[in-house]
Amino acid sequence: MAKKLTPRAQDYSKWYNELVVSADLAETSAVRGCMVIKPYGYAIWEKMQAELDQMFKETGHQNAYFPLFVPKSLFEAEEKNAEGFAKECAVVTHYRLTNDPDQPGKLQVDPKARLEEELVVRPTSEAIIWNTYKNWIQSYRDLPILLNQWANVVRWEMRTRLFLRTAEFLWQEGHTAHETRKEALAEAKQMNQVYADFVENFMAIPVIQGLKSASERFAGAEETFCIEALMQDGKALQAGTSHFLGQNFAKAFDVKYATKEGGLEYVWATSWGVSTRLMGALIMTHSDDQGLVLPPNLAPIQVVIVPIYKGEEQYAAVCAYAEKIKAQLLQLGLRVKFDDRDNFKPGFKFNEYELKGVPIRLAIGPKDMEKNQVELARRDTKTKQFVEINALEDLLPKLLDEIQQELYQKAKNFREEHITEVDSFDEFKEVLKNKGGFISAHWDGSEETEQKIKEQTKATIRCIPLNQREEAGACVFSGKPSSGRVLFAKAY
RNA sequence: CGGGGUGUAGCGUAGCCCGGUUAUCGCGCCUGCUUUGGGAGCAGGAGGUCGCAGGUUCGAAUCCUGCCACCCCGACCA
Repeated sequence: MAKKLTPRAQDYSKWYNELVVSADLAETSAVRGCMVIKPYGYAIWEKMQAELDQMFKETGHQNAYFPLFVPKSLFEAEEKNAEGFAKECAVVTHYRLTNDPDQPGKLQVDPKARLEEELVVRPTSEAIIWNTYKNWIQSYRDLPILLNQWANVVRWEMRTRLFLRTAEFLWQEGHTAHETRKEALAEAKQMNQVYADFVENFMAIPVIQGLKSASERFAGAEETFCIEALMQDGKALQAGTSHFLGQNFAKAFDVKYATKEGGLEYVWATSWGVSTRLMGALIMTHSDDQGLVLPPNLAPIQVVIVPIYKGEEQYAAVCAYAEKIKAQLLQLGLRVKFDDRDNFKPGFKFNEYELKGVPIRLAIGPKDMEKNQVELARRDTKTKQFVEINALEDLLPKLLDEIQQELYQKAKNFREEHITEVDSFDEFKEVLKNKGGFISAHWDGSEETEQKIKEQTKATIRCIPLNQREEAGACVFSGKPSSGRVLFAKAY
């Protein structure tokens, strides 16, 4: 049930967790590091899925599904990928339980039921998919393969956090195979652009598109494109990645195709994914101390109608009136809820829907009925106004659109205010400590420098922006020459 | 895995240092009445292996030992 939030800026983590729980999105599960996504939270995820899925289809992709289990021998085939994920793999070693002879009523893992080969629970599906693609690809006529899978994956992280880093999470992973390097690279860039469009237009979260530095790159990729978002507490969040895998997986799984000219070539690959982590981004970007703030595109309920009345007679009259308005708004394609529960007072409901981030609230009482009006309240600005019933049909769609735009603009303004150019390491540390956000600074391109900065400040290179300006400068740490600025930040 | 902290009703907690009636309070839940334009009021009621196991003691939520779980900070990561 809704409870008052007591957020404090310095206690952001608590604010976030309370927000998630009290807005009824998700809760910690009895299973270590896992989460239960509640219906209201899942409805948001479904909206995201639907939109993304459509965008994937529009760019020529199809959905498919591959197994949850990856035989260890397949998993280890691409060395770098295996090495990168080895430390966080859940592994199935047995296939049966049996009664425990020492403890009646208890079960034990049957020692006789050990698998000959262990099965890795997928932390990502490149291995199992490329092992399958091997059988699907013989000729250039079989290419490209443009597939996406909606799935759950498991990464046994040491520390977990609702939505941002759970042991099991939901995501989509695209896996494509192409004839040429150029084509695959274009695909990786394209999908990063799709992600950027989705997150900005649909979730109202501004992102910076960029390239990962070598050390932050996906294990097994030649190049990792990413979208980076900035949260309200000044920390960055990687919101999605798209990888150009080169021929690494094709070579590991021996996937070659006959070219038109009669040659035999390794296939070029990409993979790309976004996860339920995006919901964490949503919460941390828009929400305030009163609770969740949802962009209208994602809100499971866009408009909630709260009746106000005294006694049964008024209740019946207001309900009839409200139902009519609800029907009208449903006709417009809006997601509307009329909350006719009689066991909660209006004030309680107001707070509840604010906590849940419903963009628009309409309150209707006897006084409004007399005047043919409703009281309209905006969740994002907390402003109220009276609106003629007849004007609702025109107003609401426009207003929802306006809220969507304004949420984006507000987040973008915040983001712009929190990109700071610095030219000395002292300044770097000062900004990081007192202001947070992205720091735009020159970097000499070496992993060593990157590592030292990380050790001393906990800030990492979030990305090398795709729109990086050419600008001669000196590395903020080593003083060595640099040709452009990269973005540093503390990250989730 | 290192450092710190916490486990008491569905949730949040007091009590623990200094052992002693029937384990505190709030929220929520149930029943009834009154309420309903910003988180309702009153009355009555239900709900507990005090994380688990052992030990000390006439007596343990309280002291001791071991274990488990969770949270925070590191290392790791989307």
